[in-house]
Amino acid sequence: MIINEALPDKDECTGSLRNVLDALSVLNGKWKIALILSLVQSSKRFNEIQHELKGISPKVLAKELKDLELNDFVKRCVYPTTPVSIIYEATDYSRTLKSLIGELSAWGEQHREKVKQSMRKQS
Amino acid sequence: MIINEALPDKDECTGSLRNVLDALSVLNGKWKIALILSLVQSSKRFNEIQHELKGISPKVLAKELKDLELNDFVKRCVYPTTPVSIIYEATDYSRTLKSLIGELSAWGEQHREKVKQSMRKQS
DNA sequence: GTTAGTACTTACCTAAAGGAAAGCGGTTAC
DNA sequence: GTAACCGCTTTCCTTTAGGTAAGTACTAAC
Repeated sequence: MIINEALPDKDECTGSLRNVLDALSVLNGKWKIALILSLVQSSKRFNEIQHELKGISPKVLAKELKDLELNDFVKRCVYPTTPVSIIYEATDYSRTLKSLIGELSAWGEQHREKVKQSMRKQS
Repeated sequence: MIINEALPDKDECTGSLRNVLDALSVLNGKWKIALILSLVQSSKRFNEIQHELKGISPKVLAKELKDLELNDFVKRCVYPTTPVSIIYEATDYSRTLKSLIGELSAWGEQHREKVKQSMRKQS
C-alpha cells in the first residue's frame, strides 16, 4: 500500500502518458502559449497581435490562430463594420489552462533557479 | 481588485511566459516524459529501456538519456561487475515533476473527452 | 489613380528532430 | 575462432517547424 504512494503503477503511467502527450501536442510550438496569454488579457486584431508578439510572421500567426481556433481556445469574430473588423478572442475554454500554465510556470521558475545554482558550483 | 482575480496582469504574464517556455523546452520531444515515467517505475539498462519504449532508436535513446542526465532527471550508474552493468536511475529531482505531469495528464484527458464530444456533434 | 492599411496567402529556404541501418569495441559462451 | 550480447556511435535520410519575402484582395483616404 505504502509502496504505491510515491510511484504510480505501470498501467497508470502508460495511460497517463497518452494524456500528457495529448496535452503537450496542443500547447506545443513557439507561439501558442504566448498567443493565448495575450488574448486572455484582451481581444485583439491580427495586426495588433503581430505587433505585440514581436518576431512572429503573418504566415505563422495565421496558422497558429487557425490551430487554436480548431482546439476552441480562440474565437474569430467578424464584426460587420465597414471595413469588417476581425477580432480574435480567448474563449472560456482557454481559461481551463490556467492551473496547468500556473504549474508549468512554477516548475519552470524553480528549474531555472536550480540551473543557476549548479552553474555557480561549477565555476 | 476584483478585476485581477481572473486575469493576471501583463507583466505577470510576460514573466510567467518565460518560465512556461523553460519548462516546456525541458520536457519537449517525443520520448522524454515516457523515459522519465519508465525510469521512475524502476531503474533499467539501455537495452531494457529500448525494449520497453517500442520504436525508439539507439541513437535517439542515447541522446535523450544524455539530455536527461544533464538536467539531473536521470543518473547513469556504472557497476563494476564483469562485464560492467550500466543502470539508468530516475533521480529525486525527476519526482518534482510529479504534480506537473499530473496536471498535464488531467488536462489532456478532459481535452480528449471534449474533442470526442465535439466530433459526435458534428456527425 | 495612387497610396496606405487590413488580413491574410504563397513560394521558397533553413535548421533541427527524429528514423533506419550499419558499425564498433568490449566481453562472454561455445 | 566465431557467434552473440551490451552499449552505444556514425552516416544518411525524411519530416516538420518556422523564418523571409513577396503578393493578393479588399477598402478608404487623398
